Amino acid sequence: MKIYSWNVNGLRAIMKKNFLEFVKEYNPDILCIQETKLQEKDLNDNLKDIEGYYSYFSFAEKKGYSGVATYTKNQPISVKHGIGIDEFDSEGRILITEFQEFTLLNIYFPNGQMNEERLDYKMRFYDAILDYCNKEVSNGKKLIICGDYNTAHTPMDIKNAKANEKTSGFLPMERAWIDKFISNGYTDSFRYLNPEEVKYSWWSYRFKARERNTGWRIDYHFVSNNLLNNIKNAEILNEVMGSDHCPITIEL
DNA sequence: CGTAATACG
Repeated sequence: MKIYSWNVNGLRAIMKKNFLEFVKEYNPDILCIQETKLQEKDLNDNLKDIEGYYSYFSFAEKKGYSGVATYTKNQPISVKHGIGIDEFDSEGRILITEFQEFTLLNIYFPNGQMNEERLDYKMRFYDAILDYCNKEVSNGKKLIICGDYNTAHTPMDIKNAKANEKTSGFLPMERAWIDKFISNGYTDSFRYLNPEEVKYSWWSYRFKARERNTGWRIDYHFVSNNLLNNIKNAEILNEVMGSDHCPITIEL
């Protein structure tokens, strides 16, 4: 079972590029998409009905903004569009699909670069997700929490660590939350399987960042530790183009 | 620089 996660930076844009070819070639069992940048009124059969998949969407109230989608071959037992807290659910960042073997949280965590308020929102969003996950785990659930976390964890996960110490996405406070997440019993699957590998999942569109590989690893499949023994593989697909992020995978 | 709307990442 392979679960993919990809911030596509506009689902309509990537549909005009290589999205359907990507799905066909890589054949994910589940595909979690972030930054769909669409609202319910923008949905059409082309976006909803990829052959062989059920699809689910969360939408932001703001047009052309945020939004996540989950495409899955197997029908989920349940689907939730948030964590039950309006300020965190209204931006269409969360989609929770429950399956027999695990519950999958597809999340587009907030970007904190705009201003202090958004950074504060991001940090509170982080804590709300941790609370939600801890409750689920205490109820016996096994979790996969994937998506765009908008934070590189350690200096290994970013090309220019020193230059970005005061940039949201690599702030001590943001990195400390990932430490806290880990100490609460969750594991970064890619780093668990590849402790030494330097690989990134996002590059700015500016300054030829991708060709120079001035990247950040900000997309993750975390799992609750009660799933750790089930992880077979985790990869970052740097070769896939089409967005400022590349897809990442976990195999169970 | 890129997406989708004229803001946001």
